[in-house]
Amino acid sequence: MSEMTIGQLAKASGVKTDTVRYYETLKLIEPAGRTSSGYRVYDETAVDRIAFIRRSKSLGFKLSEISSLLELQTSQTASCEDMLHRTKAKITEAEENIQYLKRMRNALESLAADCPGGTRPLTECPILDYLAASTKQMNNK
Amino acid sequence: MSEMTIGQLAKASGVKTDTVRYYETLKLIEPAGRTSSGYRVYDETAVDRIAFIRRSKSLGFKLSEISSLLELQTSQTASCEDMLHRTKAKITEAEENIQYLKRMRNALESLAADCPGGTRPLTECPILDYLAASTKQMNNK
DNA sequence: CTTGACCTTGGAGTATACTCTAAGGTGTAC
DNA sequence: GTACACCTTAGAGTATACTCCAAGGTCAAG
Repeated sequence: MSEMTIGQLAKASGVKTDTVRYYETLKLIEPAGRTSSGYRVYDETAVDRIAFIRRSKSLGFKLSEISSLLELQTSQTASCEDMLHRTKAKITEAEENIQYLKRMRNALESLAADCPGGTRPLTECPILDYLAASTKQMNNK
Repeated sequence: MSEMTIGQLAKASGVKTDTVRYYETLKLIEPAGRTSSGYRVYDETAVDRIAFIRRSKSLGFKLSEISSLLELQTSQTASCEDMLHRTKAKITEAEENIQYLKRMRNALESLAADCPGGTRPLTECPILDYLAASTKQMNNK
């Protein structure tokens, strides 16, 4: 199956036809040609292309970045360094998000630890107390 | 300053007037009343309300969840358990996101570790190799 | 009485990645 | 020759949280 319709490409790639067309609007992929009736025709390299996009996405690259990655791939002048640089930047980004989420989780956990739960009325709930703490008169326990 | 305009509330709360109006469309806050000319009038409890929203947001609650939190606050029947439950669910959510990001970061780091960088041509870049690996004929090094 | 800061509304724009709909043409099997 | 699956386009909708814009009314100072 070296020539395919958009539906066959989509099935082979695990995405929807809509998604393929959407990627086309972003210039991430282009059909090899069209049939006389206007149907898009893809060759097997299109499957690889979608796979590239999916792998990049799973590493946290957004579509606009993937677009740049694809350009890099066909660039004559690009070096390993360019790719490494993008990878490191993405690592930093992930790391920052992890730290951010950890701070959040820790704050939530310390609130949860203070809360007895059960049928206690909310008026005595330390979590809600924290959220509702008045700026002028803190009810510091 | 027990009575304020939207601009004064915004300044006191550290948000924009647009944001206050936006929160109003989501029923997160309502002005205490209106002047004869139609200006929104807020009292000091509005400042606390925005503070509540901001604290909740910093813990990772989205506005729709904060809406529910605010209802909880005024509920007669709600108990500590309800608040604790939401808190624990949010902890789980944060934890899942952390794990997801860690997997991503680890994958990126192992790719980066394999890449020599420098002016090597991209045709020999292991990161790009991984991304572009053909589904049918993997070039497994 | 005019300037400038502030207020009003409704609606559009931003960013991200799709996803769906409508209205209609195409291709193939029976 | 008629179902039925599949294709086309343009455009709207989804989710999230704002943010900005236009056109116009209001308020306080000097």
